[in-house]
Amino acid sequence: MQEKVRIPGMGGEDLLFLTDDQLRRGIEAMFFAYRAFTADPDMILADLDYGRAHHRALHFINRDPGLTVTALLAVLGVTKQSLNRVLRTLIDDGLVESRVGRRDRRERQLHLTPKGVALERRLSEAQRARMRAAYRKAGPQAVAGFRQVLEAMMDPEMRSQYQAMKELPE
Amino acid sequence: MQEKVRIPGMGGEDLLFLTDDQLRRGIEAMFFAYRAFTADPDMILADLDYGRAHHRALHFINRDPGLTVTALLAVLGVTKQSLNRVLRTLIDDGLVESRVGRRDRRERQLHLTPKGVALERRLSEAQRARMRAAYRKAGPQAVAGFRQVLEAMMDPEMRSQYQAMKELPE
DNA sequence: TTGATAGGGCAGCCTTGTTGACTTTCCAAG
DNA sequence: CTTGGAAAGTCAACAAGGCTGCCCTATCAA
Repeated sequence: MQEKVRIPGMGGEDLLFLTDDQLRRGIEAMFFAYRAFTADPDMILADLDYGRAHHRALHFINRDPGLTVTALLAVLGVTKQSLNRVLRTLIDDGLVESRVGRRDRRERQLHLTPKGVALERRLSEAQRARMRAAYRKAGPQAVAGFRQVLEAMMDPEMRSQYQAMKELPE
Repeated sequence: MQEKVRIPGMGGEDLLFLTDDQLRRGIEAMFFAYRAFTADPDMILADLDYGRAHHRALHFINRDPGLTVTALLAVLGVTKQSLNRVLRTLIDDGLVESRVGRRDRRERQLHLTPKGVALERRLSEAQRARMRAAYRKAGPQAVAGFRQVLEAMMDPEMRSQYQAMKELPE
């Protein structure tokens, strides 16, 4: 399909003519794709009386067990009060466990319970299924480009948060 | 976490292995990038006491002037009541004009006023600036892949809506 | 001991989504 | 020319999940 392989960015400034119309299509692609991206977990969540905010909390606690409330706050980019409401229901429902920090007893280290792990898996598997299908359909080269553009779109500070996550030991 | 999923490549000769971890990174890239994507217009909107919903309405009315309320509803994927509240403030504030349809006088054809055009331009220019920078940084090939993956992620019905938009005459 | 930090709780506000019920306007078919 | 149904709009009520502001406790570190 694409015969020419050009290495973007690095050295020779590519002549990249971007019309407003091309950019608009990218913008709309983001809009529609993001809606699709959240649709599957949203359906599962609706049945359980949870929302996207719960999903996000479960996701980040799952991928970095023991992270503190403050750390989670920073990743999610919401206020303490906003997160607290969500976190409270997750703790009350037995999906998340809040342990007093060993190093610093003021901190609360967040972990998923087996029940929490189960829901997180169910949600993320739905999301992964769509992502997997899209990746397969678009092919490996497209996937690389996809990731490159998304990373370039982030703010430097968000990007470093994201990079830190990417590197996390298994 | 480390179970490998074998994905047959398009050509057949390249084997693409997608771990749950790779998919998770894609998911997080979408999350962080979408936040960045909406951040710039959100700041402008906050000053004007508008929200993202107003932006979305302005965007689609701008790119398809004269579309009906029902059509806008379908594109945005929200309820009539939800849209109506937003649309009402835009009309009251003189950003959007609602004209009785010629063909069918029950329909309301939506147009931006000069004031509406001005705000839409301001909002979309902020968004385009970020998109443009990301596109330049990532390069043309990455952009193609970006679009391919996003399109593959959409539901068929959403995709056809999106495709229809792409084709619209200038 | 004292100031700063982590977290929780409470009150209240806003936007933007939802359902449901209802009315008005209008086109088109009988 | 009447009438059924589609399109649009309105009202009421509700919920999720953002926000701010303020206050409290526990804890750590200087």
